[in-house]
Amino acid sequence: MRYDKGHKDETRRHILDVASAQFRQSGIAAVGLAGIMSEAGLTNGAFYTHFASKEDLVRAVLVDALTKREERHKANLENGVAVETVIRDYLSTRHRDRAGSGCPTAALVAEIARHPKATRDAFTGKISDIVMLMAKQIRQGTAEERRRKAITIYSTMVGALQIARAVNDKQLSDEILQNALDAAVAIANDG
Amino acid sequence: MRYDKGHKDETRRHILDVASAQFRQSGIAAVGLAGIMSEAGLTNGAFYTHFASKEDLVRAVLVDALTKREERHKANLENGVAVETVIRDYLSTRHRDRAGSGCPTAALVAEIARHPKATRDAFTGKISDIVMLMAKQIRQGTAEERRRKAITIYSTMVGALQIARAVNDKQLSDEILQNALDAAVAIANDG
DNA sequence: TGTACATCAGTGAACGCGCGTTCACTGATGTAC
DNA sequence: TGTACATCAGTGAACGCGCGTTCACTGATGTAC
Repeated sequence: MRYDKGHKDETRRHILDVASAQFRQSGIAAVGLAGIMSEAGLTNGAFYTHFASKEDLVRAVLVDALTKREERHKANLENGVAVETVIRDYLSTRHRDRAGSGCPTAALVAEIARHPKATRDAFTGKISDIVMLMAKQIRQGTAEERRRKAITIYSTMVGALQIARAVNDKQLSDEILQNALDAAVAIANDG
Repeated sequence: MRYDKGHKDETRRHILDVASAQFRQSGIAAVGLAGIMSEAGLTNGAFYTHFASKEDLVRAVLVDALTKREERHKANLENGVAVETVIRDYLSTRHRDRAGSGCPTAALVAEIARHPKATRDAFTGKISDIVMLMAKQIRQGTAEERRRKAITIYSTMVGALQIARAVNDKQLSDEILQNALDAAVAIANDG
């Protein structure tokens, strides 16, 4: 073969990274394969050497981006990072202003709800895992209570981040992040 | 004129209603003007008698759908409806399963964040109004505290509804709605 | 060692299709004289 | 009252464009004998 061993895997990973950022920044429907491939430094046709279809790419991006998030949660848990720190990072102006490298759920959840079963299955599995990891990270309450708290905190973070991104008034946007942050931390530490 | 007085207004309203439902059901980018016009019983060309562009329609739909929501909040406030009732309706399986007639924020907020300034301005104004109305509806706390609660409750509701819609597991989806509901009600009544 | 063939990631042009938008036209009614 | 013209919501075909996808081809390397 004229390419290094592992070259194809690297190319696939590169396309995945480019697509992942573009999808989160602009939405799945608004992003075209041509734009992804050209940013990846390849021509249109090469796409199908790596993925069966756009939907196949969407699924791969989703699993990849959510798996990275999951691994971060795992590392946080192992290193004893407080859930408060996770909430603070999530509801930061930095995260709000950098959707392309941010949480795939906040960026894509409404679109995912309209995608085929296989795509939603992949999402469901990862969300379950992330909720479980967040529950373990919470210190107050029974296992059942911690799970409930994790679900509420995650919902609040996803909703607040999205509204803060859509709102066209810096003061209101900051206020939304701050209030959701305080409330989420209070829920985590309550009881 | 060969049409009744007010006919054009009625047609415009009909296009608006059809578009509003389709956008919320399928997303803005995924819906085409041809599909809207044919469901409205008209041909493509007639669209531009009523709207300047797709973006103009998007803005009109957003303002219309959010104004209707706002008016419902106003009526609730005047009739002394408890905020708990609003939360219960919002986080119901019925609302989850009928996105087309549901909350435009939950359906479209991520897409709105990527639309032009004028569209985001319209959204921002309406969100401010709705938050203020919800704050007035909350009985516990100072004005400042009630505003904070309203922002948190709204964020939680929007996030939870979206995740419940995307998740492909009825049990988990119901659990998300229920937990967010309990938490939102607790925030409203707390203090 | 030299030659013929196989492999395969990537190229680049082309496919049909639906998109948002434009525009010449229709035809029922209103107005002017 | 009758005729000529103006109005205007809606028609329907066409526009250029970018979409996802296909496919014959390239060319550097590996393998067989």
